[in-house]
Amino acid sequence: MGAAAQRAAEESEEWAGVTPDAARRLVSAAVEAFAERGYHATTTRDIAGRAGMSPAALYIHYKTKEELLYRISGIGHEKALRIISAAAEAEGSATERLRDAVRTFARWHAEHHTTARVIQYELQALSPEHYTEIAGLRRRTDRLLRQIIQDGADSGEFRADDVPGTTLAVLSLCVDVARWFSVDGPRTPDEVGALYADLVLRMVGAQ
Amino acid sequence: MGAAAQRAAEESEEWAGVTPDAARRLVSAAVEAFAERGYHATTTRDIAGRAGMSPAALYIHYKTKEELLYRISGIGHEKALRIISAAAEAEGSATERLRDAVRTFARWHAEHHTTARVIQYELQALSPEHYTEIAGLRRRTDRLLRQIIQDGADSGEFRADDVPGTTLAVLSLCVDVARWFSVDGPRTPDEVGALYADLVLRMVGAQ
DNA sequence: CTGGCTGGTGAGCAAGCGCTTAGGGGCGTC
DNA sequence: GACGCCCCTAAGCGCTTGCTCACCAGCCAG
Repeated sequence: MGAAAQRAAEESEEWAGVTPDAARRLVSAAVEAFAERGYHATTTRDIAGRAGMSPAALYIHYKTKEELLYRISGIGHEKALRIISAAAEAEGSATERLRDAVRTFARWHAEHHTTARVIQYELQALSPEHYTEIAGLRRRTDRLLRQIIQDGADSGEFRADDVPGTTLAVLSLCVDVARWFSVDGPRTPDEVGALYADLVLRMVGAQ
Repeated sequence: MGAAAQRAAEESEEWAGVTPDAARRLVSAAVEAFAERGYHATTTRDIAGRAGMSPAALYIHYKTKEELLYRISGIGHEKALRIISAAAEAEGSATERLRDAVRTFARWHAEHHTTARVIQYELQALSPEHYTEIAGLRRRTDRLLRQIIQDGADSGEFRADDVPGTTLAVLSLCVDVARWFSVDGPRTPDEVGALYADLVLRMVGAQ
């Protein structure tokens, strides 16, 4: 299976963990709608319509519209955490791990920019309890990336005077890909990942 | 007048161009509300309430809620354009101009993070005609920054293989400050500006 | 054939939305 | 003191919203 075909399969399986089929179709429809118009501008009628059901059917699978957002946000953040985690725990120098982390993280934000847009820009629409839970996942992501940069600073691979600040900037750069990325744009997700990995390595004074 | 006092004055004068007083109070209230909750989650009753008026009073000064957003977006984007413009047209090397551009642009996004949040993240709530107009201002900002980076690449000051890509990343980095910046955070707007200017200069391979 | 379980529908409710309208108080002008 | 003008309010209209409820088709087990 080629890289493109493999990613196409991942795309269609993005919500594979959500069952039954109707619940998955609703999640998929909601992500599209939320990404396009925003959470508050999306109606439950719109989501149900995109999933090919009546408005009432949504409430068989989810108690509220916010629960749908929470499920999307949870799955999305766990995926993002797993991406950074894989890079952070791999063998190799801090430079190699940082390159891998930024390349895969930025690429994911480009490839899954609809999902990413929802999880990054609709956090405030979550209930306070759900927000707190999601914030925990975000903190873990942040810590993993900071550790890579700290390792590089300690080993002398990087020139990073302000490790927390640099971490913030790197994370911010990757996250914001979700805002501007367009499939009609000149760059593929792979190219975005490669470009951003290069820019970040220069930013930390590696190479 | 010290730098802090001067910026405090600028803050209170951010909407000085909006008259009469009631219209200015409405703009100011709307920015707060839009930044806090988002455009669609904000009600005209909330805006009017924050401005100390009845809901109906809003419609004496603005035809619709969208027109309020449009006024905010227009004024904000013009200010952002003027900041980049001042840096781009100053005397000095590409390195000096880029440092100044990033420092002032990032600092503005931190200092005026409420306004910045509205103009950067509520674009899709504008009417198509208004969006087109604002998009023009955004393109001019982008062009000015790209020209600085291009100048540095041409003169050999920068090592920028992909000028449009690097421009995108720099702009993205500064814009995203509006998303994460908090007055309760550890960094002042000045510090954010200084940090980001350093990081960007490394990113383009200057110094 | 029957009965319950799963996953769906059509209709509609209460609340809240953007926005309008009729009317009024305070002001300077003559 | 009457007038017009500007700025405002109380009330409410028409509509859409998130969500509910009574009901039902298909399907598999006994």
